[in-house]
Amino acid sequence: MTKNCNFISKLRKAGLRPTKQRVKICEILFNREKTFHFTINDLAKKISVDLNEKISLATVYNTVHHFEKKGYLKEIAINSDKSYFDTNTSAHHHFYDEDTHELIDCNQNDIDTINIKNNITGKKINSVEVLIKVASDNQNQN
Amino acid sequence: MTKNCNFISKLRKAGLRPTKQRVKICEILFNREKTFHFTINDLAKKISVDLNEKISLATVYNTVHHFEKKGYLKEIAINSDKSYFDTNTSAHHHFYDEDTHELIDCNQNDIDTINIKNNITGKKINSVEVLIKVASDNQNQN
DNA sequence: TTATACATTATAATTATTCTAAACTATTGA
DNA sequence: TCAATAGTTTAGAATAATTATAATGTATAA
Repeated sequence: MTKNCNFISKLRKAGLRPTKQRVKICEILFNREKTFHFTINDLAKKISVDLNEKISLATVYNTVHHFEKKGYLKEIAINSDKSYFDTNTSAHHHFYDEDTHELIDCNQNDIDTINIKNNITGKKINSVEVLIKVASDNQNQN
Repeated sequence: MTKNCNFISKLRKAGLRPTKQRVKICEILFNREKTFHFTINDLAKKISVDLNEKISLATVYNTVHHFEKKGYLKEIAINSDKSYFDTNTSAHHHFYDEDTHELIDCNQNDIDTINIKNNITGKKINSVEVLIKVASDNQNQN
């Protein structure tokens, strides 16, 4: 269990004041072994369940966006319904389960490294992301 | 220039009544050589510029979604701000220019075929899409 | 410890999208 | 051909996710 002081220095390093709310959100997001995939709503719900105190939705949005800017979270594009975020900020790919609306990290060995042979001239590549949409083998004839 | 009667039969084949509005939208979407990447707003704007008559925004939404369901359009996930659609419905990948917010199709030879070595058990793969985010080589230190 | 810059909050505003219900139109079959 | 009907369009209302606002609160630096 990571101690709060670690989150405090993590926040300080990013130039973010270690407020009570930010530390709490850090605990929820980063105090875990496995990657956490979430929408803002998931996180807000988790906060109100796990914590006793309430954190304003605006703060949750602000904090998540701050963390994303600082590279502590990655946004994953799936569809335009909502924003998904990922605590795993390393370059990796995703499965998206269309039945359960769940995001799952690809393992290194699930997929070969993507090799871009031609890029747009004058541009540099910022990210390469693969999204593999899966669904149950039956029930998928809508 | 494809004649309207082709769009009428295209719509009929999909079980969609060839209404004036749908045929007009077909003309805008499919009467072109190059792939068209658009948001609903882009399309609505293009309709009001290219056509004299106005088509209700609700109809544009309905029609685009109908076309997507019938496989005439593909939705491309980029971010959660808005929905992007593509008239190129074949399996292919995209560059996304973060400066201009423009989507560009990958050519077959820009990228190797993606090989998924392990899938989630009990699920079938519905799609595999690569999104390559690019930006101008300078001006990209925000 | 006090001024200040930054954060949090509730709530309002905004934006993209979907819903609604009334008016309209393509199609079917008498 | 013509009504019945099933599907379509429409403007505007409703919804949902997100962002802005402005007042209050708090961490930090001097």
